[in-house]
Amino acid sequence: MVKGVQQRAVETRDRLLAVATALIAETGYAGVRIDEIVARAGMAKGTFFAHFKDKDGLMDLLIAQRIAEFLDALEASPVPADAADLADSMLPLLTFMSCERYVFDVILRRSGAAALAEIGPIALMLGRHGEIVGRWLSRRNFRPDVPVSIQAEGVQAFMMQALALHFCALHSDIPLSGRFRPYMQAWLGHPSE
Amino acid sequence: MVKGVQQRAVETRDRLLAVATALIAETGYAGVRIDEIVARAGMAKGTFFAHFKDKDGLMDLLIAQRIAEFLDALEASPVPADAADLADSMLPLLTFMSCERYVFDVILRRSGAAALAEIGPIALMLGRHGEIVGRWLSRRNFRPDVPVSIQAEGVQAFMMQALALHFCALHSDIPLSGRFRPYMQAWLGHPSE
DNA sequence: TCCAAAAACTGACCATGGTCATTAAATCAA
DNA sequence: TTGATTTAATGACCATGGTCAGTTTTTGGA
Repeated sequence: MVKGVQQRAVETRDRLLAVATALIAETGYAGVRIDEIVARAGMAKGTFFAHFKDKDGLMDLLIAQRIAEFLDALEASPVPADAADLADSMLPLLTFMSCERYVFDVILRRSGAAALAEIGPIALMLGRHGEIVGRWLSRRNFRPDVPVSIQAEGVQAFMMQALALHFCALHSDIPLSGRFRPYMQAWLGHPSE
Repeated sequence: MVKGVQQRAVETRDRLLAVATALIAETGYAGVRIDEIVARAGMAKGTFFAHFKDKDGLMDLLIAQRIAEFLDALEASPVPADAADLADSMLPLLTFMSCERYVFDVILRRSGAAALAEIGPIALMLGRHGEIVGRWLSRRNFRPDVPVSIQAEGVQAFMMQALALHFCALHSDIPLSGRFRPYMQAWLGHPSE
């Protein structure tokens, strides 16, 4: 049976993704080498770059897939009752983002682009995250004196800071929650108490 | 005349730094190639790596030098009167950090280490920045309901977010100040107005 | 002055991400 | 069926960061 030309390309791409996923399980995101991917897939190196712009282009996709799962869970969960609750709901995603320094790097490096057409999967995911948090804050507004959009981006600012501290910190025994919750609470918590 | 052995090493290192500085002026931080540095310095490649751990190790130093200049200016300036004033005082440093994506990457990548002995120059600079801001906030406490240390780290969180937005943003025409001031004001501003 | 140890330097070599001219396969119109 | 055209795949090759066993220079003591 002769495969359609498009079908052939789809299968090649899927195989590269599958092999890469398996390799990530073995060696982590950073440890994956393109030479190893194409060797296991039985392809030439050039084929990889015909399907993905570069190594990060692949990681982009695979990381965005994982993030999407966390966002699905977030969207399905109830509106948080207070700032601490909101902070806790971010922890699964935050924990994934902290699983490897390389993952954090890719998220930062690839999280946006100049033209709309170039928006990467990760940027879309983070945009969706902002929308979910914004929707929550609209329904349960902790700080009426601050615009909801700024509150929502503030949540992301502290997530980013928690990650930066996690990877750059002198005390790596501090849990992520300890680097995130207090700021979130001070930010959205009870400003006039 | 015979040079002292240490003197010889110091001269080699200084020459590498000087050549690198000149190259940065020509091609930017990211465009500097190690092969070019050692070629212009008339040295072997191995010599470079005898003096610096890796390429980022060099950039670490040169970027930290620039940051130190901004912190000197910050330390010499008066305690800001309000949150907007505080935000504005951060702009020169923020602008330098945003001069090149690579600079931001190096700052993130190298801004800390597991062991005290490995603390890089940039980590020290950012630590000093936190101290300066903390000192300001101790003298002019905008939000008594939030611990000063958390206020100070909050300032850094929003600087980091402004940088991330700057490099990842869809609208690159937004000035850095517009990505920083509103958050700073909402954060430290007038929470109970 | 001479020599062994320490410090500095060398450059061939490696690892890995990425390119591109070429070849093979699939498609479609005549 | 066939030949031109488009799409997919190839792999030799390149760029650049980084390594390390070996060489040269400096030092300090006998």
